[in-house]
Amino acid sequence: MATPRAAKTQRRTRIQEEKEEQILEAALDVFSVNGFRGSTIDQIAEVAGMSKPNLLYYFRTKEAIHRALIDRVLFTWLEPLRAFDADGNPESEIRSYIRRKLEMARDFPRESRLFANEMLQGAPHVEDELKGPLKELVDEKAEVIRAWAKAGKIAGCDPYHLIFSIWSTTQHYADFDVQVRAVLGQEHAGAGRFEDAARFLEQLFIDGLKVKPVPGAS
Amino acid sequence: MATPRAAKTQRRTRIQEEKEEQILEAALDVFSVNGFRGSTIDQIAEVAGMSKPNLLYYFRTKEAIHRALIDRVLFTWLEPLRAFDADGNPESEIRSYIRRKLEMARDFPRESRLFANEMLQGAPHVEDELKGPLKELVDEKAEVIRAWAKAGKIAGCDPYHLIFSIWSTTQHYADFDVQVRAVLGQEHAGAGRFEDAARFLEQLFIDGLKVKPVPGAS
DNA sequence: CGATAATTTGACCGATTGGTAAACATTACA
DNA sequence: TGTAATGTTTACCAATCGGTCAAATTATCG
Repeated sequence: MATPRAAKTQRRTRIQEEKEEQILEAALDVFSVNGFRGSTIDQIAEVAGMSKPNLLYYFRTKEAIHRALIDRVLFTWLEPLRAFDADGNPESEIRSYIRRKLEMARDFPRESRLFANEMLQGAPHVEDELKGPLKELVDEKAEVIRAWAKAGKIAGCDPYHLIFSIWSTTQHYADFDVQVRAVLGQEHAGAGRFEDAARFLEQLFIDGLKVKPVPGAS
Repeated sequence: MATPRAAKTQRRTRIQEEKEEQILEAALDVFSVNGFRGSTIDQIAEVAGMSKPNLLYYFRTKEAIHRALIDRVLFTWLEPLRAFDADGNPESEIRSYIRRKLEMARDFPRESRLFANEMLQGAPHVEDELKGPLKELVDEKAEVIRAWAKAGKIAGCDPYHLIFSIWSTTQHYADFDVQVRAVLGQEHAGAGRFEDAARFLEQLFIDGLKVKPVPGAS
């Protein structure tokens, strides 16, 4: 995909690495805001600081840039969920999962928006990844959560919807950043809003998943 | 904006109402998936079943269609939050707010995606509405929630982040529908997923906001 | 009916789109 | 250093973009 057309040697040049990096960085800027259809090669080329034909020397088509970008970002994006540990303490695992996801929303908002755009459009470029690797990973972690519930370590709940709700609440601070800023106003829209969000979400999920005292129990 | 150019009479024709309705319906289809930049007048015209010049007879520009659509949808979209009642019982108010928002995600997913697209792009067309009417409404309801907390009716928490988390968790089922379906798989991706989501979210928010027994209290 | 206003259409415009061809410039390496 | 491979640019292409125009068609109403 990312191989220059004229390449006759298999090794990647220093220039190739640098330029491809520049392009993907610029593409992330553009795609994450405008989505695939709304983005143009010219935009990306301008942000990357090179001419359009030069960019097209490294990635043959607009789709190729997008695919390379998605591939690169997808792995990193799922890291926090992969780190979710079955042997750990449920409360601290959930707590740190929320924290990690929130940190990613803060530090990698473009990546979050890239996926959000893709989802809104019906995931035309990543449907296979969703039904394959993603589903498998979620299935695995859902089983962990279900086991915790069965063991009485957390309240019984649907593990899939629990995961969805952690995804949505944390990613919201990246994807809907403008709205959050607008509603919070000048005063609370600073960097501190992520700390406030973390505090609230941890409280919500930890207390919301505490095992409830059964009335009939001694 | 939505006035035909040739109009010399002020009254709206039956045909005008019908066609403008068709156009906005089609525009909702197209804009909600592709965003503003990614959508074309030709697409909208085709979905609306009319020629492009004919469409442009009713709405002069692409922006005019988009603005009319946003205006129309915005009011309806905030209805559930407006219905949030200070005099009601906190638990049932929160419960029914979640339910209403979830119903909207189920029944009006395109409207949800329209806004999501707009937010991802930095709200270039609705920033004023966010900082004005929306912020005021949220401020008002946040005060209600704060009063409930102060009165000991619910646990103390940041009301703004509570509202954000209800928005994000419910809208997730509209905006990330493909992902939800892919992860849940064939078995659980049916209509029942909204019931499951409702059950989970009510449990999460109700239990998560219960006043915690203070250890030192008798 | 007739006439006037409202609606619809096909042909068209300049700008932008994704992408190409080939000449030119630079780099790496024997 | 020479030369083959790699990298860059200018000029260009057909298709599509948002939008206009004038002519043709249809609806409205006295």
